Amino acid sequence: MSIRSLYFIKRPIRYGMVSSDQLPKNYDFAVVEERWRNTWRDEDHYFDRNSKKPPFVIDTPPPYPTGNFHIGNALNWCYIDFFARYKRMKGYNVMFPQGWDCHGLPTEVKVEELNHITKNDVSREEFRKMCRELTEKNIEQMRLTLRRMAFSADWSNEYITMTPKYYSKTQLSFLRMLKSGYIYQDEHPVNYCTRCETAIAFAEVTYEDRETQLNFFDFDGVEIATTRPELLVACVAVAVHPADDRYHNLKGKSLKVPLFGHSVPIVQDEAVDPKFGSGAVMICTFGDKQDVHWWKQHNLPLRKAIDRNGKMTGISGKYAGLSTTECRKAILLDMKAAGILKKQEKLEQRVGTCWRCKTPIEILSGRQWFIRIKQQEIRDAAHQIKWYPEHMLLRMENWIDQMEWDWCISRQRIFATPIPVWFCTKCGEIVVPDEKDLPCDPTLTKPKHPCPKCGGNEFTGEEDVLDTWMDSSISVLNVTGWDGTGKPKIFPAQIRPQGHDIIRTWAFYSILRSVALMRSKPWDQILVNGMVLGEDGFKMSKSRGNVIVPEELVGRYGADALRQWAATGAALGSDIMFSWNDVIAASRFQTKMWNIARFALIQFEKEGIDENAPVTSLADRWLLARLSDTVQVVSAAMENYEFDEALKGIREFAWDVLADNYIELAKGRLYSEGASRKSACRVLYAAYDTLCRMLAPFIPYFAEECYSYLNKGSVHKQPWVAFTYDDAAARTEGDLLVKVVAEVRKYKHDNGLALNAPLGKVTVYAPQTVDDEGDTARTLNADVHWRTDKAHLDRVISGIDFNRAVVGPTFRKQAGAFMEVVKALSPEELAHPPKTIRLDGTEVAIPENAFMPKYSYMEEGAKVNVITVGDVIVTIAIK
RNA sequence: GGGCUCGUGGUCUAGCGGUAUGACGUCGCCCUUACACGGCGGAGGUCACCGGUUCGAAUCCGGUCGGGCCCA
Repeated sequence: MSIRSLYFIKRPIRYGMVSSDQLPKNYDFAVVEERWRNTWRDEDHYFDRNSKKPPFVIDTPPPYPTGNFHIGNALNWCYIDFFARYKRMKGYNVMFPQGWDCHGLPTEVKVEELNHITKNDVSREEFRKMCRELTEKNIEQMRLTLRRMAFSADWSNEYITMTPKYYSKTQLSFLRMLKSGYIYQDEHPVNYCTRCETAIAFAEVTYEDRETQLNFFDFDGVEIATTRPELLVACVAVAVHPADDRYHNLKGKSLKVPLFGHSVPIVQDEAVDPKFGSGAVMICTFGDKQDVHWWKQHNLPLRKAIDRNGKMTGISGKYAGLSTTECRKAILLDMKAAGILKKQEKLEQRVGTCWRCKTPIEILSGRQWFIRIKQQEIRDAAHQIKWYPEHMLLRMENWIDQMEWDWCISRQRIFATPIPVWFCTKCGEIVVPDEKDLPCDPTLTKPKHPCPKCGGNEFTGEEDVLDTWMDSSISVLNVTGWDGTGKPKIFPAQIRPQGHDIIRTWAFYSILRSVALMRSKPWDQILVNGMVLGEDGFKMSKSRGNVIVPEELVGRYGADALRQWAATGAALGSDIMFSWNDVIAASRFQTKMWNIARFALIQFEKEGIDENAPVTSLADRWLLARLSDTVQVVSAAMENYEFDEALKGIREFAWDVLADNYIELAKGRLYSEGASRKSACRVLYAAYDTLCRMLAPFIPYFAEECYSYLNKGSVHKQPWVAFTYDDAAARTEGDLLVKVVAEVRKYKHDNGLALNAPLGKVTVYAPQTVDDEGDTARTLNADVHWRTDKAHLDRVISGIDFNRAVVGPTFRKQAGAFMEVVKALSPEELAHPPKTIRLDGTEVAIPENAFMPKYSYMEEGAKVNVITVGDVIVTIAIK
């Protein structure tokens, strides 16, 4: 711990003025952030259900409790916290709930790994308990990170999807949708991961490029090309294009499947590509989605060749029990032996894989639960929501438009919300519990009433569980307080913030469920953020070694620096490349701000602040005008969630306008005494107060630290700035003031003078009266006079610049003589040079651009230098 | 193959009809009582390429090439 930190540590936790000699020279984020973290109270962020303020309810994404809050989460949460804090300051009753989406496969896998078991080694109940315990531990760890980042979450509205309180709502929503016909059970092909042993939804399938082999073989006289010979046993037809002349003679016939011998019909279908392979394709149940399509279209039988463990079933005869890859090898060998394998080619193909484990998915038919997807009503609701940025709506539309299958919501797993139904053993009727008896695990309990259809008393509980998205897609219903008794007062929520990667899942499912259960859009607005890429521009991954962990960043530069990085990194919706540069820039801005604060506090302390002091000086009026502009720009940006614009505006004002220009101008007056000091002090105070409040949503620790010295309580309880100051003259005249100072500084620089070097008399001829109260004089260390009359300058030629590139080649040896003759010309002749000149007795032409006269200026008999700023002339006396 | 997005000084980025914003880096000068984690100034860009619309295009339109994302 450095010595400079001592002040921050010892400083009593209260708001109030301190004496300037106590202000530490350097800002120690570690100490400050920890102190405020320990001071702030959770209650300050609670949503008040009885409040009269307008509600602003955020449907926060519930992260998966892996134990690690990654940088992508951090970006997402920064955005949420920026507007949550902003809206609070704007007078809204903000709910920023924190949820945890617990159920799912990754936790099951982790539990198996940690305990060296498989899920079948212990009872379902025991396994669930282990999952819950691991999840609780992980949540605890992630809560710490959230707090460290100063996210102003409403912990009184925390929800955990694995708790009975939450998943009974999931079950209630299931029962309601079952009743209204949205949910049905059916035997239907679904995407199935044989490694995870569960059905998955299309949203959970990711596609990968792989190289595979296309095998051409003789299929009862017809050549067929297939990438999956192991599905031969599941072949139910051979399809050809109706216009394909090669196969006209086969119309209406059937073929015998090689190696297996069953007969399959020839069908004709427009979807067959005659150019691919041999133009004839075998339809199997099921090789891909197209097979399912054809199978339905042509009303073909079902032959299940692969079971839920990825093994060949009994119908495959001697291949039964082999895995699909073993079976493929065996069949290819047998084809060769039978002499029917013609050739093999390499083929690039995209295979659907399980998004969790990357295992190629199989399409297996089975009894599953589905939710009907009614495209039009989802599309309508999506259009009623305001999308930030707008083009993200297109992604949703594209996804909706290409949906073909209903949403498969049943999973053959354990750690998930149970499907609350029983089946009557006698008649097969689906029996559901009373809503008041939820939550319910049908594998542990029995229905309270006999079967309503047959009066039977024997039941089997459903062992399948629900897709995790069934939990999270009602997050908005949960946070708005839905309990099945009607539409909650605060539904729909105001906003859903999320990443663009889960538009097709979380956003899509949430809209679907909200429409199905509430007949309404779930939120007024959706704010979509981009993904965080590594510094090399690639997706962060352990194998690339480009992963940035929020904790590391916070440890080195502080939470506020990370938050600034999130704000300025990218425009809304764009992917953002991580960059240490931006973090360092953020950290430097804090250093600068801290020094501005120190300077200001030292001034405030001297005589106190008179908030009613008249503001007369031009520089002071200029500062207020620029401050007013900044407030307007920043406020507008905040309303549109353009955090990069907002923070940029604040930084520009603080660094450029306030520190580099205003303070430099006003310093002199602040060091002296009197009315004009009071004026400067007052505007400095206005800027300080306003900056603190505008920075509060972005860098809450820093803003609180600075604001606390003003003894006005917590900055986070202040209203958002409403400062306006209209003074057009101050803006233009002040800009002129700043420009003049800049030009004179440049003059000093160009003439090798130090910036604080004294200058003599400087006269500024401006079109309008400018009363700077001596600010420019002190800043420039010169005797500055502002005048509105015309400058009376005498121009004197003080020398000649020859263009040797012209003079040399033209006159050769006479060049020197030429220059001497020119120098001897009178000032009048130089100002208007003749066409010819007498050189060594001959009249010679003066070439174009041979020379330029150098001028010097005289003002009231004294030599001066002249610089111009637009139509303003500045003269500087030469000593 | 389709959709969406993007291609701007060394790097990243703003602008989205009037020859270009800022950050980091780089070079030079300056330790001026808030700040050298600073100040001031400079160098560095045919705004991917080709064509069109226009008095005028980085900006609009068409095409080409190349990234990224989503989907077949």
